[in-house]
Order: sequence, then C-alpha cells, then structure tokens
Amino acid sequence: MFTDRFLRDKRGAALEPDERAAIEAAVSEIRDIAARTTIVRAGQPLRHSTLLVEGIMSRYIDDREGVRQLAAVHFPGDFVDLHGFPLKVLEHDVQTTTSVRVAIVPHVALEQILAERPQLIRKLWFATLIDAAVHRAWLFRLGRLDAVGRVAHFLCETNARLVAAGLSDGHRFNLALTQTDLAEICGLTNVHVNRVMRQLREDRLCVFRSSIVEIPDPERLAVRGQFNPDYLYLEHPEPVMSPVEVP
Amino acid sequence: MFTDRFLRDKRGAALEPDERAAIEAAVSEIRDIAARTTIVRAGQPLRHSTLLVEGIMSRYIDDREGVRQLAAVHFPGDFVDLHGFPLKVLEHDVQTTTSVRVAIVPHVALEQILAERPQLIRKLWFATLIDAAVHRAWLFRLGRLDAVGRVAHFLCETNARLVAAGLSDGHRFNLALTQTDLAEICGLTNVHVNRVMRQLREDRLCVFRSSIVEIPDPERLAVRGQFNPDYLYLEHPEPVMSPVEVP
DNA sequence: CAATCGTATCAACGCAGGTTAGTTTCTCTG
DNA sequence: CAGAGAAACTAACCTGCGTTGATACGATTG
Repeated sequence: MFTDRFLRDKRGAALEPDERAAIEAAVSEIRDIAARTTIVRAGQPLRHSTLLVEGIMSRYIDDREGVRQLAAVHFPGDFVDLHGFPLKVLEHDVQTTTSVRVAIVPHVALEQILAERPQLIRKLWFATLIDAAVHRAWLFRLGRLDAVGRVAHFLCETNARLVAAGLSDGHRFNLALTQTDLAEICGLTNVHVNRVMRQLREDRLCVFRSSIVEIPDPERLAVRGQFNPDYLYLEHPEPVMSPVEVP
Repeated sequence: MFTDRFLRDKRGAALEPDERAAIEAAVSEIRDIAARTTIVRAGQPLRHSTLLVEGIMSRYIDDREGVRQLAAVHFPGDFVDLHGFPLKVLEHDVQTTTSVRVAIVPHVALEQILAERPQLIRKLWFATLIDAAVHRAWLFRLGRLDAVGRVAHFLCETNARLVAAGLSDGHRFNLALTQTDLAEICGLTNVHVNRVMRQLREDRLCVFRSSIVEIPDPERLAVRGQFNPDYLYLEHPEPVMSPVEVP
C-alpha cells in the first residue's frame, strides 16, 4: 500500500512484511495536498513525518532575495521529512511540487513501533543516510559540472530512482517539473536551463516535452553528466553500460 | 578524552558520561596518520569508523579528470565516517587533509555498546543527520552564492563549528587549509580563491594568512555569506546578530 | 647556505552563464 | 471557445569566473 515503494530495491535495507505492516499501521491519515504548498517550515517543531505516496515534493533553502536552492527532490516511496524525526526541527522548508498524496506518520506512533522492533531503526537510519549520499552527489553536480552536465546528471539520477520505484522503464518517464524547477535544482537560471534543454535535444541526449522525459541512450547521457549510480545504494541498478553495440 | 568534543554543544544530543565512557571503551586503537592520506575509498567495505581527535579530514568525490569536490570537512570531535556504519560501504573517499590523530572504533564494538544502550543509537543517528544538514547548507552555498559569498559562508561555518569545539574564540582560529583546498570546497579554482581572499582582505571582512583566520566582524562576514547557523543545531550558537546599533 | 617544492600571487584573455526584456505556446477555466 | 495565466522559448548584452602562464614567496631539506 502506502509503503510499497519505501526502501524498495535498496541494498540490504528492504523492509520485511511485518515491518511494512507496522509502518502502514502507524499511518494516521492520508492527505491530498495541492501543488506548491509548503508543508514544513524551517524552525517549526515537527510531530509527524510524511511518506510520499503520489506526486513530487522538494526540500529547499531560500536566500535573502527569495531565490531558492533545492536540496532534494522526492518521488513516491520517499519518506520525505524523516530527518525531522531525530532532529525534531528542520532547518529547511518542504514543499509540494505537484499535487500529492501523502501518508502522515506521527512520531509517537513511530516511537511505538520502534520500541517493539529495535532493528527497524537501522533501516530508517539507512534511509536518511541515502538522502545524505544524494546530497553529496548534488554537491558534486553543482561544484564540478557545467550546465549541460548538471541537467544530464539530474536526469540520470531521476531515471535511476524512478526505475527502482517502478515508475520508469529506463528510457521514458513522467516528470512534472518545470524548467524553473530544474533551474532551482541545478543552480542555474530558468533561461539557461532552456538553452540546456535545446542543447540536449540537438545532441539527441534527451527530449523533455510536456512532462515526459525521453532518453534514447541512457549510457551516453550518463557519460555527459558523469553519472555513477553507486550513491543510490540500489540492489539492482540499471546497468549503466548498455549492451555492446554491433558497429 | 577522545570523545570530549563529539556531539559537544549539539542541541539535545550531548552525550551522557556513561555513553561517553562506553564509546571511549569501544576505541580499539589511536592512530597518527600523515597529511593527504586516503583512509577510505569508495566501494570498499568498512569494519570500523573513525573519530577525529586532532587535525582536519575531508570527504570528497572525484570527477573523471581527477578534479575533486569536497562534500565535507571534519574537525576534532567529528565522527568522520560514521555514515559507513549503517551503510557498510561509502560512495565517496575520505582523506586526511593535515596530519591527524584518530580513534578507531570497530563496528562490532559499536554494535555491542548499542545493544546495551538502545538510546545511544538516536544520538549517533542525530550526528549523521547534522552532516546531512551541513551538506544542504553547502548545496545552498554552491548553488546560490557568488565566489566571495561562498568563501565567506564557509569561513562563518568553520568559525561557528570551531567555537563549539572550543577551537576558536569567535574572531580568530587556526585553519591549516590551502587555497586549493578552499577551491575544492567552494567549487572554484585556486586562482579565483586567491582573488576572493584579496577581496575579503580589502573589504576588511577576513584575513587568512599562514593558517590563521581572523574575522574582525563576524556579523558582517555572515551577511556577506548569507550565513545562518541554524543548520549546525548548536545549543549555544554564537549570536549572529550583533547588538542593535544606534544610528 | 643553496636547492627545491609547495603555495600564494598576478595579469591577460575568453567564454559560460546571468540579466533583461521580450514573444510564443500551452493549459486551464468560465 | 474566448480569455488569462503559466510555462516555454528567444535574442542581445554583459560579467564573473576559468584558463594559461609566469613570478614571488616561504618552508623544508641536504
């Protein structure tokens, strides 16, 4: 149900059926939320965490002028603000990007199931550490890649994650992000993202139109974005190397 | 002893004396390591984690051409590769930056003390989540600040962390990083870091000479780097706002 | 003390990406 | 199906940072 995709295909951390059931039982409420709604503000004490069931959410930090840098994008199956469970308060904002359906898990309920199942805490810890590993990959992206590389890297990451979640076939997936969203992810302006998308199109690396991403040759896109999926800790990563082609 | 600075001044996560003693007892060895030595390589299975006692270490991701992006800098008191405990394998490299003294904590010993003290795991989890929060702040730095802002932001962060560790008085501290290190932290070239340092000097924001950082007015530097220390989760943050000035 | 190597420094030049200011296309709603 | 508002797209101009290459400094070592 709600937790079907949580930790799915994560190396050595996939949930046992009883663990899954326990988390499902801890869900207090299913909520549908409109796009572009802020659900957590920095500094606000948290009493529950949010499991994303459908849609896209993001976490970001604003600068003084309201220019925003995304720190994470979340897809179905992600436990969006699980960090808030040990931290009690987050230092960043969390917003819905599309309209979403989420499952609310009160922290008291989490405490309860963890008391009964001490090993489960390792998997939750693991889940938050994957977020941290993704943050590091994003640091690499921002610090060392040019604009085309950044977008390519992000699209490779998204493809790999959506494949793991069963939401991409490896070449084509639905992604309801605007070019401005991409700009806030990649540390660029929306104008320049537009130029980059054209470039990717012309180079036959990727076509992104009306919320559909098509990647004819994932391997080539991965090379362009210097993408290496190790940081996603997937059990069955899409092979980055495509089958050898006969010349 | 070795753990004196671990989680020191961290909001609601400071160690109890018995927890501290347990971790000390879990230390299998103290090791002195030369500068610029790689101690963990991406993909290599880990059997222990490393508590930094003295010196500076860093975690980084290399690109194809060997250009490196740092993802974290660690100071005394940091549990450098604690992420490797739940993850089993890291996706990045860890290197000494200066010569260091470290305490080695075998994972089996950690397992043991956690079995006896189930609450301690929350504090270790917390410690890794602060690393993640710092990653996010670094994403903001790389994505939204200009070169001067990035260096200013990093120096503010470092000052705040070293104050918490008892290694800065808030205006002056020792920092054995080269301009090339700063470049790898801030996503710049060493040449441009040099220009930035001159700028900071001319603007009386910061002087960095022979491993000493001097910050005459931390508040002004924080404004230039849009630095807000919330993400460090300090119990007693240095006041960022200086007393209200009479116009 | 000389030699060496890492680090800092500086200048000249070029370009990737930002900025501004649009126009066009798409999508939703009444 | 008209109208409005987002989103996509474009062009012209400008600047911050990268690149290259050369010099100066300072610490270590023989």
